[in-house]
Amino acid sequence: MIDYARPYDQNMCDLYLPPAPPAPARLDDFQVFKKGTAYIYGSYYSNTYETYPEQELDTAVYHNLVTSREYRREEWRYKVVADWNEDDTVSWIIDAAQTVGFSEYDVPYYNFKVPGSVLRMMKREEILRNMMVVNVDQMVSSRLADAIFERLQSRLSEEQYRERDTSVFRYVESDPYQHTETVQTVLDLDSLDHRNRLYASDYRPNDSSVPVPGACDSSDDAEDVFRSSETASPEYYGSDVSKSGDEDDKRKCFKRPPGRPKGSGRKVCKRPRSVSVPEFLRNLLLDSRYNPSIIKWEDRSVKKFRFIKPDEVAKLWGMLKNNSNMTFEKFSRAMRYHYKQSVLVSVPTARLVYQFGPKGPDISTANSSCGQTCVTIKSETDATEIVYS
DNA sequence: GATCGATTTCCTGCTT
DNA sequence: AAAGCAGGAAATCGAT
Repeated sequence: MIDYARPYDQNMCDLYLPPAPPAPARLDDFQVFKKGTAYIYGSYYSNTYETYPEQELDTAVYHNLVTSREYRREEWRYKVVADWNEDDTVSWIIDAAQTVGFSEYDVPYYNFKVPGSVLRMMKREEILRNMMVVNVDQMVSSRLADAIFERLQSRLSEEQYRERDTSVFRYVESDPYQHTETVQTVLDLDSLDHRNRLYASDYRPNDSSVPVPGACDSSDDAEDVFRSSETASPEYYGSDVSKSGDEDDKRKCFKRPPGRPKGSGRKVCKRPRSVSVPEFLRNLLLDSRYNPSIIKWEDRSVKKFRFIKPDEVAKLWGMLKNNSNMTFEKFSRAMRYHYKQSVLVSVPTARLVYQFGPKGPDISTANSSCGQTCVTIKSETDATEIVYS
């Protein structure tokens, strides 16, 4: 049974990954879209479907797919919130999210690149709004936003407390790279008790930088007693690799056994647990950044929808699952598995048109009575109202 | 460690 | 012919 309120558990994988290059600033920078699919689809679909202006997809959607490792600085610890720059704010948010048990992938840090002076004035609703992104379970985002807001208020309260007790505390505003030892000395002098008391909101007992062995270890792919390494290799079966004549011959000689080749595709790494396929589709459909540019309602009253750019939807899904090999063919197979439980139903004769079934995610219509665009999303096990401005 | 659900991967055959 | 659809088979992975 699908649990649409399934929590988005913390993904520890990232802790063991090597440093990644800086996050691309624009969607164009992502490899998956470098093949010019938008142009190709634009011309292809213009013959079949009504066309929409090419919309710049919001990079925030990819926030959890793009590294946030560049925001691992600690300067914010030694400044008051008002003195934080954008990087400090993001570093703090990522740290705070992890400290309260969320994954950094849950944080749309793109939406929080603001100076501390702006952050400290943010209301709970504003933080919630910035936290809402399509690829993270809304319940998780909601809880995370609450936690971040509480933590921020706690930090601000502590700062006020410190201001009153200037003999106890003074922020170190020096360059941490030049004066690391000084900073450390100050913290040592503060003592653990002091940190527990005065840094309560940001105190982290466990050092996450300590590597834990075993994770992201793909060495178990080395041995395959069922298939030869040759036939099991992704290069042999992979669709991305052009096939030479030799490879065609190999295909004739080695019939691939049914099933998923061991060690094929992406490197084995802890997959972030996120939304289910139907929920992912619903979220896209409820987001104006994707509806109608890549997916749209065909008949909303019966929850029927159409893929405008199926490959891009599949790529989004693949990025959500850390799987660069995702295709619409595979994605649609995952969708078809939901026919059995009537979460999705097929729409015969129509191509690229699907429909949520009676057991599909519940989608309420937008509430037109409120001044802004209100979208109420109810999961099967819980109900949450999310307001998009 | 066993089991389960939800995929993921690849396949064959069919339809549009 | 190409793309999409349907569904079988088996592997994988996270959760319990």
